[in-house]
Amino acid sequence: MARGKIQIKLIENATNRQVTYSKRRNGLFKKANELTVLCDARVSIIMFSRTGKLHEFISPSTSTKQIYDQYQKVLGVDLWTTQYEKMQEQLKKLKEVNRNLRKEIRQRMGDCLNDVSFEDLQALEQEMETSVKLIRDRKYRVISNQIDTSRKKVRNVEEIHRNLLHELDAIKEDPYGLVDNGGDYDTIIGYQNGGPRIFALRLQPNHPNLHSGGGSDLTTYPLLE
Amino acid sequence: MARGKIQIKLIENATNRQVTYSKRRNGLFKKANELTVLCDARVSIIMFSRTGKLHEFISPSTSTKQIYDQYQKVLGVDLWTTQYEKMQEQLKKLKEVNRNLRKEIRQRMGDCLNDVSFEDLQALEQEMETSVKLIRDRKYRVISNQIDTSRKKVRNVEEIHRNLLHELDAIKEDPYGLVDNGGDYDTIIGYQNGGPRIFALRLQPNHPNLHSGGGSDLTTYPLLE
DNA sequence: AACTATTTATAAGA
DNA sequence: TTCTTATAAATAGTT
Repeated sequence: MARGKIQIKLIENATNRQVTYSKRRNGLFKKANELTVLCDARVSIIMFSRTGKLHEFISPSTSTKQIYDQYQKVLGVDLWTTQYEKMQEQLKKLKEVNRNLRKEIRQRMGDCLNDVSFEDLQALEQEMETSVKLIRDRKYRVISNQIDTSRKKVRNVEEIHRNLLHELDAIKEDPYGLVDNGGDYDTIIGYQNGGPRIFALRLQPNHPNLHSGGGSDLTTYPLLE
Repeated sequence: MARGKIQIKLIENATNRQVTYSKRRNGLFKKANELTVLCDARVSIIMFSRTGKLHEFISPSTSTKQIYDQYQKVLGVDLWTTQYEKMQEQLKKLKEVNRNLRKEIRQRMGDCLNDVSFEDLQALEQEMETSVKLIRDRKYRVISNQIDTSRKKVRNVEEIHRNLLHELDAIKEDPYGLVDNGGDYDTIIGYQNGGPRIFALRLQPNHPNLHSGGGSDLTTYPLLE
């Protein structure tokens, strides 16, 4: 535009290009600022040079975030808000599902049954009976496994004991007689007290008075919301 | 810049301002475009007029979203990224809680008991027994309420019936005799079939074969993840 | 970064 | 809104 007209096409010379970029960028920002003042407009310019360098202009009266918020509001939906809103939507859904899960657990604990119909109560009762049978079965299997294991242990120890007795007999001729100390077997069933927590999560029922017995170590997890 | 210099300050005359806005906007966009071509830059301009009207320029090689994404990336965390990360954290926690809730429900259905200790099984069994009693109690209360209501209804209808008979007797003398049509009482207990879903949410146990009976309409909700 | 010849943008008027 | 045009502003090439 001075000292000769130029064609609007890529400037091949890197140095020239850089200089022109710098000059014209300033020009652009100056114009943007004038426009802001003259016409009371709000302008956001974001630009990246060929090398990825960021330059930004924003009207003094506003912020880039504000401009973009308004931009997406005017244009309807989409862009980055999609991501944000999707997450918010997902959060909402998860919370809802979560609430429902908690409700179901409470119902399974005999709580919050006020708006459950007779039929549904009937169905729930039967399901619970089935479940309790499954749990009892499992309990028996666990205990019988433990008993088996213990029996084997006992048999093992007895075997060792017998062997020791034989050895003892065999060395009765030994002038330095050894006396068996009558090995103290451990209790057969070794419960591990204070083991890992049973349930992933435990909800306190709404009427804790019904929850008698040793449930004092139940943990209530706070709802995330 | 022609026919007289102007001061860079708000143009008071609305028409003039509008004209200037339009002209200079075009100028700005033209310059932005030239810059794009000459220097292989990517430029995004978003502007709002005083009246809230949106105008946008974007280099042909890119998109507003792209520019904005890169803008965010370059500026680092900033602004909503914090928010974004918080949400992601929250989502993770919710999913975890959710998974645990589902696990607990499965355990209460006699499923997924493999790594539950004998003691915990014992505790669970007892809790289930208590719960089933609560559910049964509730069931009886619901049904007895329904029966009460029905009885009252029947009594009411009988009353009406008796009155009608009396009236009938009273007007026996009427030459145009009226015959009672012998009112058809509804069945005493009116189950509403296909009523509202019982449980907020229902999980399918891992071994659905154990879930015999009329549970065919159980719904499995997809896990959000 | 400064200079300046020239091109370009544009204010005011039509 | 668009066209015209005198003039201000921007800037390409040079120093």
